[in-house]
Amino acid sequence: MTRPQPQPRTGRPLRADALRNRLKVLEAAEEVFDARGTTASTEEVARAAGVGIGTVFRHFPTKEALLEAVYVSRLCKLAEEAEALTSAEDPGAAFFTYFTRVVGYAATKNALSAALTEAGVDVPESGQGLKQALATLLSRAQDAGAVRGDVGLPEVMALLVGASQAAERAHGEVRDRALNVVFDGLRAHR
Amino acid sequence: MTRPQPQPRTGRPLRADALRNRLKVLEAAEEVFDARGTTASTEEVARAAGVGIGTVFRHFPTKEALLEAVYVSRLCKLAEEAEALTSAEDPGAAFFTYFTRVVGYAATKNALSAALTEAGVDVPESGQGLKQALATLLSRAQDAGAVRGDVGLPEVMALLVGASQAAERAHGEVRDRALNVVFDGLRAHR
DNA sequence: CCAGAATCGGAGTGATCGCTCCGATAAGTC
DNA sequence: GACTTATCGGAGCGATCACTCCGATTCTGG
Repeated sequence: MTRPQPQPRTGRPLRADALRNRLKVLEAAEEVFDARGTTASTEEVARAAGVGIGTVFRHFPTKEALLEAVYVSRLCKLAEEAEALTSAEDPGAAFFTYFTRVVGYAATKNALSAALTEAGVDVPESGQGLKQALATLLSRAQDAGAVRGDVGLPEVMALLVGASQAAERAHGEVRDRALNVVFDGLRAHR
Repeated sequence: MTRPQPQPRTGRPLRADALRNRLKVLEAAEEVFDARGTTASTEEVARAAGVGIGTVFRHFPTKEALLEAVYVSRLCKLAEEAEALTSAEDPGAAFFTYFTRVVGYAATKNALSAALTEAGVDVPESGQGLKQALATLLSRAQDAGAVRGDVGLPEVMALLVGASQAAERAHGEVRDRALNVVFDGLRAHR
């Protein structure tokens, strides 16, 4: 669905260099916010992108807008990945694979869990895409008997957010074992 | 153990007004950081405490020191609560009650989950107190067969941190159902 | 190739933050 | 009550941040 829009919704198409710089800024913003956290300065993003500060602020009139653009991009990628798994032959494995993958991303990318937590509240457009794809993944896994039927999408989102945030601090085996506890809780039993 | 030290470790005892102000600052800091997050300014804390900024900085030479003091105070209270439950007649219920209670606190108090995440890494003195009490709670619940034996303290800490952070966004029924999923995963089965 | 317009770059602005410094003030001692 | 001394209060400092403004630069249609 809603691709990570390369150009804004304006009427006129962007000039060639403008579009090039816009993409450079977005890419640099992802890297910087992942590495240094969302408190990194806009100037740092501009330096990483190899452009002036003015350029950053013309494309994204506010730091919040820049952050939201990064979030939207991330959520779109996650939504695509979820959609790609909806046609897997084993729905249960698809669900747990996706969960594990998202948590793995969050462990190294700082801005991802922030994006996820916002997805439940804000960013309606592309947050919905993720939600819908995840809902499909969940209900297929439930129909296959791999996930208990009495959990809903909101709970799964909450668990995903919590696991992603915890993964920023818990590494290696600890993270895997904690995730397995959650998975055992999600599996159908009794 | 290690009580939330009302005075610092200096040789001289504090003057009466100094100790009074120190407590006012600590109390105000807890409230402000819970309500506005840890990015709230030191001046806001001073205003809430009804003292000047200089007073805040004499007692806590750095904002980080002030935050750490709040964390230590919180962790001590949590450790006490855990210790109080170690002698309960039903070790399983004690463990899950404690888990639920901590997550409930975190849902309303912003600084708590931050304190928890730091407890695993930093703040060695009072973080150990919590860890030890939680370890007792866990092993007693495991001996009673209420919690599976193949989870360790680090995993439980990670789950506690993740659930607490998620609880800041997930409210009411969603939080309860997500927590129950984790609990089912923690219970012994098979 | 050229003119006009869109875009760029970064010095500068105002606000805020953590923190310092020192005259005013209040506590403790006799 | 007076003297000493620890403590208080808040104006001020330097650094940083998000954001603006405008001359220089680059693109694009003709």
